[in-house]
Amino acid sequence: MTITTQDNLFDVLSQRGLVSQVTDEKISKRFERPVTLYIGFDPTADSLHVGTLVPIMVLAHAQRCGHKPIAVVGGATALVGDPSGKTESRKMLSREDIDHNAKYIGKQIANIVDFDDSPSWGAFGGAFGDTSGGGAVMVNNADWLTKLSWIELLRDYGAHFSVNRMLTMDSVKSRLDAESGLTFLEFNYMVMQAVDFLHLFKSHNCTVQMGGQDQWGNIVMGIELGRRIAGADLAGLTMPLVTKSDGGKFGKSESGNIWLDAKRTSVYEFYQFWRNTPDVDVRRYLGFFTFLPMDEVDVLGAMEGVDANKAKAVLAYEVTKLVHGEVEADTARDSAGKAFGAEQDVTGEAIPHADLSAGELDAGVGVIQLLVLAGLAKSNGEAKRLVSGGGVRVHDEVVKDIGRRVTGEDVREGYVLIRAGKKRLFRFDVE
RNA sequence: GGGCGGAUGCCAGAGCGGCCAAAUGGGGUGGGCUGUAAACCCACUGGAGAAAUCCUACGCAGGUUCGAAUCCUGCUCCGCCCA
Repeated sequence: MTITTQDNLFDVLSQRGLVSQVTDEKISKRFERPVTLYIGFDPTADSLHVGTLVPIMVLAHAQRCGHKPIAVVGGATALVGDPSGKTESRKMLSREDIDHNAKYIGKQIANIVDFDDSPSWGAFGGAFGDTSGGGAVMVNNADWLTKLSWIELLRDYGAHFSVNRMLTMDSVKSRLDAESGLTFLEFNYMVMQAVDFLHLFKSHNCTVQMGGQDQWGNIVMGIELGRRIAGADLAGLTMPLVTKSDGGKFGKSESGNIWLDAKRTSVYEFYQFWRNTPDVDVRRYLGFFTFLPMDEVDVLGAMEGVDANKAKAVLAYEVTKLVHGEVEADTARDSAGKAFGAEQDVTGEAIPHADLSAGELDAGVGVIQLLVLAGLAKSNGEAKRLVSGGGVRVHDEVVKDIGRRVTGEDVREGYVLIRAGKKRLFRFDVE
């Protein structure tokens, strides 16, 4: 795989299906020279999830094309909270929480994007050649937004925001007739973001903002503000929102988000998430979430029938490697392969497991209890339903009785394997 | 400040005094078919319990009633309209 820094970012992104809209049809012209560009990240948790992988990839592509990426942590936004969610408003976070979250998020981004202050982390080693000047930086918008006073805001920027204009934004329009309405706070998000863009233009000569398609309006406001106040020639580009072809939410299951943090989502589970991608989405995901050259993506994406599984394995491996590193990816791939292949070897470290004392087994432990213990079911009730539905196996024996107890006799080669469905499994190592 | 309408499970959305742990759809989980796919078919989808049953739940707090998600009062939040 060669990285040609001469590649035009716009071409790279569009080939990968990562461009939804641009504010400037000739945006590729801008990318002929190194530019500084930014994407915002929400610091409401101390880990990103697979959905936020897209913007990270975009930053990385930008860097590879010779541009300087800025990751903006939306600390100010998080300080203010966001009541748009109906039942549960986005939590208002303290400055400490945000800093904490930003630190971890930064580390995750740094696995994929090269930061100035952590040159040794470069995920691609010397692949870039000289990246001086192209190192990414991370900033927190709370640093400037919290210092801005109300009067200052009105005086310096107020006149440059046309409410009429803002009302024409789709994001606003849709909310105006929606049942939930739109609060002044939410209405101000685009103002904050516009000020961000202007600030970054002034402080970093940042001229391009990127973001999800839902950020379109906010990006446009920033461009307009920049032009009015600083005479800046700014531009924006949005990425499509990642969807599942069947309409389900991407990156979510009942067990929750698929996180980038191994403590929240095990590497094995992470790998399996990608391995289970529906056929029709494989090609798209390969473009979005891997750095594989497009000709390779084309080949893999064209695989049909049983072969599609090969493409999925590549997808899973590549993404896992990107996020968790090669060693972890190897382990996850091997374990998954063995667990589902002919070998049925589930002894690997990557397979979710825990220790169980022989003493406990002497008395016998209920399968229901084990299922909950293993996290395969969230409650006894759910575990019982699983058993009743015929979805639980101890090793290869289907459990028919919810009263089934697991005893020392169930131990094979030092472990007891519990399966929930075809894809989820948990190993209890007996000491 | 006034008038009207609304707040239901993960989401959307019925219910409008007992038959309601609450229709239906989506999502999710499990089973079947497969390829660790999709589509499709079936089942399940608050918690505890082996079960009987108990507990928690229909914005919050009270009240009426043998009995309330459903009626009344106050409060909170939201939408629309008037000022």
